[in-house]
Amino acid sequence: MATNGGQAVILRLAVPVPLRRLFDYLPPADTDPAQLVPGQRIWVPFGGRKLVAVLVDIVAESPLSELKPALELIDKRPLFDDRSRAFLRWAADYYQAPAGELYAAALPVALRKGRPADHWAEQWLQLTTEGKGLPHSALARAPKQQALRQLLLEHGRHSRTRLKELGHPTTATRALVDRGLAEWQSGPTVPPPIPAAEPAVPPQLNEEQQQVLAAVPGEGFSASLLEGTTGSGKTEVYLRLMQRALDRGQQALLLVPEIGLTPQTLRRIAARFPEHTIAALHSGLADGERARAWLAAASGQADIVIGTRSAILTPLPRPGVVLVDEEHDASFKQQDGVRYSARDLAVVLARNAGVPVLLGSATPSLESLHNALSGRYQHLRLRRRAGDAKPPQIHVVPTLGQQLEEGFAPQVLRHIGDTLARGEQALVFINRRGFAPALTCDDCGWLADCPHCSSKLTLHRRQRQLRCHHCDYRRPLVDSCPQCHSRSLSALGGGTERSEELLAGRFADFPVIRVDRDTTASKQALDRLLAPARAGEPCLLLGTQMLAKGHHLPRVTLVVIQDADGGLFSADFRAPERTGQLLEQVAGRAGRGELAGRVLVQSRFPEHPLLQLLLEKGYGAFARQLLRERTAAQLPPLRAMALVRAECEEPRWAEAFLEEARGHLEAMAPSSPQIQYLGPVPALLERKSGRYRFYLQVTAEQRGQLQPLLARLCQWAEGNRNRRLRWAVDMDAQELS
DNA sequence: TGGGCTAGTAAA
DNA sequence: TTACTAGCCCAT
Repeated sequence: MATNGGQAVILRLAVPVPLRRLFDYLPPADTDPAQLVPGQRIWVPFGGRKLVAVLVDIVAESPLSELKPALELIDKRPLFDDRSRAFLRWAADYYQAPAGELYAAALPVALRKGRPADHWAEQWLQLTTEGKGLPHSALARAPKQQALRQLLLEHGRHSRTRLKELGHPTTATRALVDRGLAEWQSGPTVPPPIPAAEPAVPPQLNEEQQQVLAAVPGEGFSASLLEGTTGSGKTEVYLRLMQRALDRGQQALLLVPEIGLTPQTLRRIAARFPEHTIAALHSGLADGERARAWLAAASGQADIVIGTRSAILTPLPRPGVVLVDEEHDASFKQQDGVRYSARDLAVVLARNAGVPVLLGSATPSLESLHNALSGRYQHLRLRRRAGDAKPPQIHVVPTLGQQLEEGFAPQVLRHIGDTLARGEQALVFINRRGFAPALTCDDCGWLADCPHCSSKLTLHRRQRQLRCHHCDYRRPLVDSCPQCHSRSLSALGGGTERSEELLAGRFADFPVIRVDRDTTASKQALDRLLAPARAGEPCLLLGTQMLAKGHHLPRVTLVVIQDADGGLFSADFRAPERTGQLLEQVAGRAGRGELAGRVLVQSRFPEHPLLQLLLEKGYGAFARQLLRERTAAQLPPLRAMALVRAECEEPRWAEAFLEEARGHLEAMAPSSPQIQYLGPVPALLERKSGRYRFYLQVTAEQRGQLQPLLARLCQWAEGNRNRRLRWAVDMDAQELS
């Protein structure tokens, strides 16, 4: 048995399997126990397999008598420091997730597969003692070498990547190395380079921005919500807070929504901090690039870390500030696997590290707004638009009883035409892609529905296909009814493709640019599509919510929302909140430059009180009203909520499982004002990909009351023997669908 | 008799 | 989750 100072050495490991426990192993046969440090990866035999586990603890005793030895230590230095491991353990407990799965989620794919970290080690050039001591005149006849030596003398070692960026010829480096004046050394990983940009000078802050910055304490934990109108300069506040952390030699972490991490954003930040190393973590990276960015962040080599949801799980050795942009965005909540909220974890991380966290949005989530209004978070506001931009005028266009043309009221089309004629740009928002959301037979009433989901197939006319947007089932378009063979089929409702057809015909003199998932297969495609709009040419943009987020298009003066009603009558209690956020974000696209903006909102129910409130008083008043309604209905964020989900091809099994789960929960904590149960009820999309889905809703006055209950429930559920049935606990669930 | 299937169980 | 085993059916 391996010992260290006479004590047995037993490794407690997080193994990537869906089991909520840790596993004990003996150290690998040929490994000196002194080399073992928590946070390292290690190969282990597991069942008949070989897996990459993470060492979380070294203990002297195990409840098991027979332990297998681990196979091989992968890392010399730990990838996860103490704070990161404590954070991941907290998250695993809070979200009822297996520790192994959380570590797997935290690691980039290449490292998850066991690739050694030094595979991405960077070569660093540094002067030798001889090189440092050289008299200045020695390289007089080799100016390139002289310049290189001067750089290394003044700023220390440089990575190969950076030297290339700075334009030092490889001949000069080779010459210095050959003369023994400099040497290459293997060192920390460097992130993939960010596209270069001209260094930018920070703009003047307006008074509001200065007040906001003054209100965020420089050190110690503090949580703030920054509620700032579109175009009010939130990004500048983020940049200043990043600067503060960098000035102290700390790292800045910025979380952005999935579609928010555009090359523009990166370039803007790179332009602002040319002296600092930036690691960008997002899904667009190849495995190797992602590993490099992650290692640069985790080693402390990167000063700035920008990333989407999973970036919150990256260990940072010296965090200084945590920023969450568009904090209301749904992409911060993972919808499968470990169902964590990166926004909520950002606050936990900041608290653990004792640093400030700032959540920013023009349309804050009700969760954050509640925390701000109740004093848990500091509430900061930016009400003025930067520069001279004025808030857009908003008009409702009632559509009931109107003669519509493919879903557009005549005066709306007239306004679009006028806008284009003036040489300005118009943006039409339609939250549905494809040609039409349903296809039906006029003679027998047949509807094309998905064979795997409880949903209708969407007609994509260009591709001559019927597609399910929930499971991606596709079939060729039929020209006659499969039931009665009638050739009279109608497309019901409209989507982006249908509107594009109408608008392209109507405004043939102008480019009509459709932006949705079907036209933007890649990130570059979006940039390419938007190029004419950025250039300022008159054009008509139409698309889904992809158009709503973040793009700065100063020549857009008219925004049309084709149908505002969608989210007002949904069974999901969060639907009005999401609709309000979306409408406000879309409307915010109007009039961002010097030109005044106008927003036309088509609705069948112009009298709807929530819609009225949103359009007349804005999102702030709307959200506060929703919060009052949530209070009255005892719904989140006033109560903590978790869902126990189950899905199965056989609906009765899923329902029975949840009935039993409810029984167990009620035996531990009977229904009371503190703990309440609802269900099992079918999910809003009851059948998806061939499985029937149900959930059981548990709410509590305090989130802490849920944890012990759910932990016991998971213990019971892990004993579930039905392999066809899938179950999950979704803490702070965001979707009832 | 053995190949191929399913259901059940263990994983340190 | 994966990997294995025991038990079963049925074709050879």
